[in-house]
Amino acid sequence: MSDVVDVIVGQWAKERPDVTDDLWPVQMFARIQRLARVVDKSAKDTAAAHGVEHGEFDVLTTLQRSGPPYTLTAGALLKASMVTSGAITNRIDKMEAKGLVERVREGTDRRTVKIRLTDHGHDVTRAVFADHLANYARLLATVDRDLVERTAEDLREVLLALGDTA
Amino acid sequence: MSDVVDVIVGQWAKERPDVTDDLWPVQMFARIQRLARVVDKSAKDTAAAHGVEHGEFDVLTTLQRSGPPYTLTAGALLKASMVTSGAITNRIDKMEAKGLVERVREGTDRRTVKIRLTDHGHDVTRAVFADHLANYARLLATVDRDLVERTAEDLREVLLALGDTA
DNA sequence: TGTTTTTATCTCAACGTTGAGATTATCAAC
DNA sequence: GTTGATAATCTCAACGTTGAGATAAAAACA
Repeated sequence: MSDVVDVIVGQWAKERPDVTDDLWPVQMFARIQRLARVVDKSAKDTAAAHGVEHGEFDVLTTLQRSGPPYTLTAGALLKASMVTSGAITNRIDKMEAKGLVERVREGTDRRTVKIRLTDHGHDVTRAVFADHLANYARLLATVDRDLVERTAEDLREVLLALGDTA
Repeated sequence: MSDVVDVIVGQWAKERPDVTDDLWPVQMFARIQRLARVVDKSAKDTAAAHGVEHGEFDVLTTLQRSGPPYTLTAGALLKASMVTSGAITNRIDKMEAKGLVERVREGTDRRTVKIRLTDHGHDVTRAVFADHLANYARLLATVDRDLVERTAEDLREVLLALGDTA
């Protein structure tokens, strides 16, 4: 059976037969892009239902899963989120105004700013994350679990081959 | 070997052992999200080198692969790009100013606006697409091709199971 | 024919991100 | 110690997208 990407590749093969041999990366990347769109939009809606932006949810979960004392520097959050410094500053500003996190300036290096999850931030994170996982499960309700796990393992190999290690 | 997502899942398992059983979708979705970020950023740079925005490149390729007469309605482009109507209007405005496409109002239905690739648009599309494919190949230079094709097929099954058909 | 509903596109303010530059602090070398 | 380089964060204008509403045409129905 054919999906949307098969159709796209078929169109290219017809219109640009000269590039047919170079389309194999498209088969993977286009599907990744498509799935990312669908999942991101869904995740955005889940977070929005709790009054939290997509990027803010990213910061919340990064802080919570980091464990006690639920504190990370702005720089660490920036790398984890794969966004620019301006985006992190903006996110922290708004999250601080909402009482989700607080900026802590302490320690020897006074350039660094530590971001700490507040008690309220913890509560919100737990609530949103629960909905988030339920949403993921709902999205995959019609998908064979073995397929999902197999795909996840293939994707890990791809990421490793690309040098995406911790 | 562990990738970044393995680390993330490990953190969750430690900090929130109660949700461990619900993390299997994260293994796939988080990797899709991560790969999408990397690939999108790279594709953006490729397009930018030709003075074209990421979204504009999307419109250009959609028009070219549609074949003669290289004309699609705004609505068709909107669906293909998975963005809102405002985004398409904005893209077409700028692309028309650059001479890449032209709006054609003809036919029986005067609500519809047809977007046609100009000769200049064709030239630019060919150039950017060539670089785009070369960039894809470069990205995957260190990745086993069988793995890529296997992953692409798994992803197709996932998309089909999610109902993503043409 | 006249009215209502639906469809296609455009408008525009609000929003988050980018990316270059500014600021301030630390580290390294002399 | 002073200088220069590096590092961490913040500032801010520009940019593309969103999403609700407006506009206008076509289709459906009375």
